[in-house]
Amino acid sequence: MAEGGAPVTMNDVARLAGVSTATVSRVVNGRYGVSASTIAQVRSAIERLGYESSLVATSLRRSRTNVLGLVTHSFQSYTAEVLKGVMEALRQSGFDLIVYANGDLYGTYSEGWEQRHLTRLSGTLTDGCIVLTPWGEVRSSTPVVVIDPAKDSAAPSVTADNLAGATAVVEHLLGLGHRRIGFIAGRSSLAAAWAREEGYRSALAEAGVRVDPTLIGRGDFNPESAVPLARALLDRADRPTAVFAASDGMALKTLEVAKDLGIDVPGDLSVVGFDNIPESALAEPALTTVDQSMYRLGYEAARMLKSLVSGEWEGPSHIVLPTRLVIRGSTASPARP
Amino acid sequence: MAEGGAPVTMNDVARLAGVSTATVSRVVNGRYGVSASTIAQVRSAIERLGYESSLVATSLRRSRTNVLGLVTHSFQSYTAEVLKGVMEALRQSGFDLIVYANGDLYGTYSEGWEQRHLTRLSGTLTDGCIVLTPWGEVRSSTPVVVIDPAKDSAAPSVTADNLAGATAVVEHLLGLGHRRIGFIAGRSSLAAAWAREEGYRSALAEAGVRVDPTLIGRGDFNPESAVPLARALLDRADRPTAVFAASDGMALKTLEVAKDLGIDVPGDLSVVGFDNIPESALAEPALTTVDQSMYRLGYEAARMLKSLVSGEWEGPSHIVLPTRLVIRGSTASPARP
DNA sequence: CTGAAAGCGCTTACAG
DNA sequence: CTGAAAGCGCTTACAG
Repeated sequence: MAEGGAPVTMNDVARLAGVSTATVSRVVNGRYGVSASTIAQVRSAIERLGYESSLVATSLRRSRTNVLGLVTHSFQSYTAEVLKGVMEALRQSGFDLIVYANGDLYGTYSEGWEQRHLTRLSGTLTDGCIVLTPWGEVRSSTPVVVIDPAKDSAAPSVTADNLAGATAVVEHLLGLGHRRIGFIAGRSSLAAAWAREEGYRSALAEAGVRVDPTLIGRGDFNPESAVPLARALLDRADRPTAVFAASDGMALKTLEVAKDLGIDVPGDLSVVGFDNIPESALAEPALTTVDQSMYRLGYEAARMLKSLVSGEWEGPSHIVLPTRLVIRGSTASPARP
Repeated sequence: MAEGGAPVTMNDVARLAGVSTATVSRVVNGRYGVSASTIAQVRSAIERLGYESSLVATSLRRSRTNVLGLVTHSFQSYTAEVLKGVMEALRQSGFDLIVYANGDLYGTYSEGWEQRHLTRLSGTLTDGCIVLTPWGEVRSSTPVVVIDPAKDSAAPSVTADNLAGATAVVEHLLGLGHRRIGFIAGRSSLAAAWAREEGYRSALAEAGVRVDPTLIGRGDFNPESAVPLARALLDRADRPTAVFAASDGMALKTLEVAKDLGIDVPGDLSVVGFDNIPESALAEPALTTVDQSMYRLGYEAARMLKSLVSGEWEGPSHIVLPTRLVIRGSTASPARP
């Protein structure tokens, strides 16, 4: 690394080329009305100094930056999947991507992070933003697309068909013969958590199975939150024969709790998750879950944001993507008593 | 989303609070020398307007932003692992993270992307940057740490012990009885590619096995680049009994080619990769590979960058992290002819 | 075809 | 304790 001292500014280039910064700016941005010889001089000065325009200064002055933002509070496996989809959609679109993450990995991040980051970026840096699983409603002076929005959020959003996914899970368990099915819910401020619980309740009701409130634990999607809930569910004499956790992270913890208690999965207990994170396929036994293609969520959100920024979006402002039940080794018929 | 019109500026706050922007700035940044009543007025105006300072404007004016950057050209699985490690190291450090990625997913990205992005960010936005697998040497006016540097790069870097990892692979294969071992190399501009090939060569030499140049294919780490190379290697009558590919992506493609050709792995052919990406454990058969903990690479790079930015780094400027051979189902003793 | 000047939203000496 | 002014690195009317 050449410890380059101060960065090279447009002023340095102007001085070396013997022109004004206005002219350098014109050359850098390919504007018309600069003589060929001046262009050559400026180009050579730029080359010699290794000049590159400052993203910050440019974006402060210009309205359009051709940079899209994505705001997240952490990098989990699903974040990576989302990012892959976003990048694919942005490929050769002329947009670069900036991901902004705050210094807190999980758990203790302050409420409202999404709004703070969004505002700080969208002032001038980005032309629009994707926000991943915010706590609440978001507002912005530039277009926003939310992936996995808060309950009752009006912002344009992309989300999986959580209701259908959860319904499929419960129907799968019912089909195997389960009747006492526990549920570990996610953070209720998220629309996804609400829809998954609704799917659980309605599928049971549909089958004429009474919803037993004592079989529902209130988690928050954080894997750790599931530990005491799973323990409470599995410790009781009349424990459920199956547990449906509203996320894979919580389901995997449930698997651990079952192991601790000496309960065999799937022999004595079926466990199902939601998300289909890579770890789920590797679990022992492999986890039955619902795939919601985070990749596609990212892809569609970026596609929508691009159009929104260009002012040419025609579609609906809430996109719902299909989910798919993935049956693996953690579910089986309940043991006959 | 409240379509907020123009973003709220410090000027708006100043006007509403009936003070100058200088005073607002002092309140926002918690500087001393503002009367309690003024603070209260400004705070209430901020609250009322939902003001958040512009990252861009602040960073243009200030020397320090408490934002660290990471420059990458794509999001692959390993990128996500690196990011997790980086975030863990930055946790509660007071630094936020900005990841900058250009709009090209793989393959066709223009050479020199890393330098362009680095310069654009480090002018003022970030206090320092991590650069992921650059094509060449990088220079910057602020501290830089390179993960997986280019060959002969002098910049501070964090890298896996590729030499030891590759050596372990070849020793494993030799131990199984293999003597004709093919190699699919990575992009030679990267130090990692060079070291992996060196490990391959020296381990063979060490065991008194002649290095057959026709058994070496020149890939570039891009999975697709391995397809014709693997085919050439496996199509010949005197094909190798084992192939060591310098990345998991290329090894997985080799597995596919073998399948196409009706060659049984590991019965007729052993295949080994390098990286240990999640997909490798899921392959059929599961891939023997070298784990280089991208998580730790990210963690250590961020730790180093933090200290470098604070001017308190004492350690070596090139960190080499241990690798670990992971033996799975894709390797076995060669069939006796 | 080119430059001087204003201004994007902030922060920071400098006065008062 | 507070404000007017300069300036961070750019871009864009406005003159010439």
